[in-house]
Amino acid sequence: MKRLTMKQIADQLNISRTTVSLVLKGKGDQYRISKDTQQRIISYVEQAGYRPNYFASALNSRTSGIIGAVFPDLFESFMGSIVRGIETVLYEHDYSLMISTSRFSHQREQAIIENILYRGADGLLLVPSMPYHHETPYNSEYIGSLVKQDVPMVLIDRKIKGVTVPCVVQKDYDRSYGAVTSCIQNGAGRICCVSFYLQATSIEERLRGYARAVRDHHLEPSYILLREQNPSSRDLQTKLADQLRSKEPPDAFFVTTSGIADKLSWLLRSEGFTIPIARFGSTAPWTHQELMDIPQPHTEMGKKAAQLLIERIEGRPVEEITYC
Amino acid sequence: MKRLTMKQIADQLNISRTTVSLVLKGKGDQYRISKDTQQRIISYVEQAGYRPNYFASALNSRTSGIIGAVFPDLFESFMGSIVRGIETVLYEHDYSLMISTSRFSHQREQAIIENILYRGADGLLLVPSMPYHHETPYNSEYIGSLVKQDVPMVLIDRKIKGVTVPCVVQKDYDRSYGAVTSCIQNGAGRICCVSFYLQATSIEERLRGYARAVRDHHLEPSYILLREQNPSSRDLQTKLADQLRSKEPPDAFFVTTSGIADKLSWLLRSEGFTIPIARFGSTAPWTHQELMDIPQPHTEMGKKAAQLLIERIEGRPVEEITYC
DNA sequence: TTGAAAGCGCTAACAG
DNA sequence: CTGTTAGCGCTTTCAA
Repeated sequence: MKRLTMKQIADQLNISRTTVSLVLKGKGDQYRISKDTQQRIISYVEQAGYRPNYFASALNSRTSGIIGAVFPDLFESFMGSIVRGIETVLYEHDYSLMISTSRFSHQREQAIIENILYRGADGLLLVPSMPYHHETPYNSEYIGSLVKQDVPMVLIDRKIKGVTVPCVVQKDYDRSYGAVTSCIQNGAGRICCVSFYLQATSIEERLRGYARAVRDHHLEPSYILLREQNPSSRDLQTKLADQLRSKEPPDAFFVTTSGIADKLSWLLRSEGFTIPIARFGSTAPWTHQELMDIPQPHTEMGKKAAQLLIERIEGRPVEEITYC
Repeated sequence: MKRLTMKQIADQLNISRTTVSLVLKGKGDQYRISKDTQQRIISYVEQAGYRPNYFASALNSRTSGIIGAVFPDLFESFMGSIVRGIETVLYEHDYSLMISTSRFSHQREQAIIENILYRGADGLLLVPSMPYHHETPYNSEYIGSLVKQDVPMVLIDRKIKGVTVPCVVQKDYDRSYGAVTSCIQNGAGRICCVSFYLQATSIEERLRGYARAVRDHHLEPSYILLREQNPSSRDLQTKLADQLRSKEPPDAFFVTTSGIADKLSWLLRSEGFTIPIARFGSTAPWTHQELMDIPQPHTEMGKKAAQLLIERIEGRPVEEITYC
């Protein structure tokens, strides 16, 4: 895959490299280069499929036009929605996106960020990979060092405690509070909260919203907290059975993530229960009517994060927390 | 985000840049540089968080260590599975991945590939964005020109007619034939095939497998062919109603993509029908038992494609078609 | 062991 | 209009 260089073009056309460079940079008219020469260059370049050497330009300009993005994984389709938003904005601003996944590993997350920065990314978008509550907490030291190095960065969906970084999150607390309250107003008196017990601020805020709404209405909170990534595990099943068998079984569920809600809905149905579920996520066409959805503006979040990052790269000040 | 250069390190440590370069390249021992000096360099670099300038290296070596990948979209989770496979292999070989989405636009696909190549990618992985049958066919000219320019490239999931490019696909024909045959052996006599009518070879092969299996058993084929991306559209619903109301309603369905199958399953259930469905895709935990799944080795495909691409980049010959 | 020097492909003055 | 020159940060001989 040998590539054509500017020198070769110049030699081929018997003109100077400067001329070629000028024309290709669109400064031909400015330097009063003959229309004819310009045209010769343009057409030669097109016909030969010349691509300027990006590394040489980047070496000169010290910017890459690349934004790195790190996700825990891309299997969950909401990550895809975030990517859509990010790409939409970056594309408009002539940035390219370099995506990697940390596969839920904190160590890999670091390695990947290092790689992205080594690759000269102008900025970084990060959905941090958070541990469960029974695991060691997220270590903010590395991210802190990046902040100190002045690496432009925006977090998505989750804050990292202990460091000051711009962050785009959902209105988790408010939406949870609202959803639970509306369950109560619809007559629910025993709302069970089902959630991954993950150290992500988004989850924590949802739990907080639930707890507060329940408390404000003088009800007892009850929880099913899961420690596993895979929602097909037995964990939910056994804990659910306990709840349903208890003296005061729930008459509504509040679920913090849509995957669990799908599984829960299926379990309830196959046990013959019809109990409404309020959950974060949106209904796939085939799910059941007892689901009440709390919409999640993932694409918006992606867009917003990309916008903020660009602002930050271009030196404008950026607020620390943006709610979507 | 000013970055430390090798020169600065050398000056700081009062030694030559060559020495620093040599040590950092791991050639310290080879050039018999004192352990002491080596250690000084290493620790300085670590403490200062030095990252070598990637563009300068790439400019020298004329390779980037970057592989580009283009997907129609990342919202479908099977794309995420492919990414997993790709990343697993690339990570082992110290390549980085640059992902973009074409958003189902042929034009954008080209623009994105150009950008990736401009960015110096060493190779390209592509899931081409295919049009529907009522649209203009995929234009293979651009891809053909890349092949002529000797750009290392591997296609995933779909072949492009008219160009010779290595391609990793599923055993679509065989699996379809097998699934339909097994429906017939289970007593089905009227199997309706439901599919996007997309100009993708994967889909076409599945349709071919269906047609052949039905024909081989002297049954009549029947189809519901959809022209839309979004499976929540009315199209399926009305066409399904026609089928169910016909004098010989289907007693089994064969569906080429899992999204449609989910929707179909839901429609059938809400109309009170219990008709088995064979489909490409895998069962989410909450779906119904009447689904018979044809497993799709997406992660395997991603791995295989990445392996082939690396072979190709390193100059080894690669077969045109690989089945997973 | 280390320094000097050339060069990767392109850009940006500057002097014709 | 066009050629010359001096880098961008790093790698790689070739000498010392």
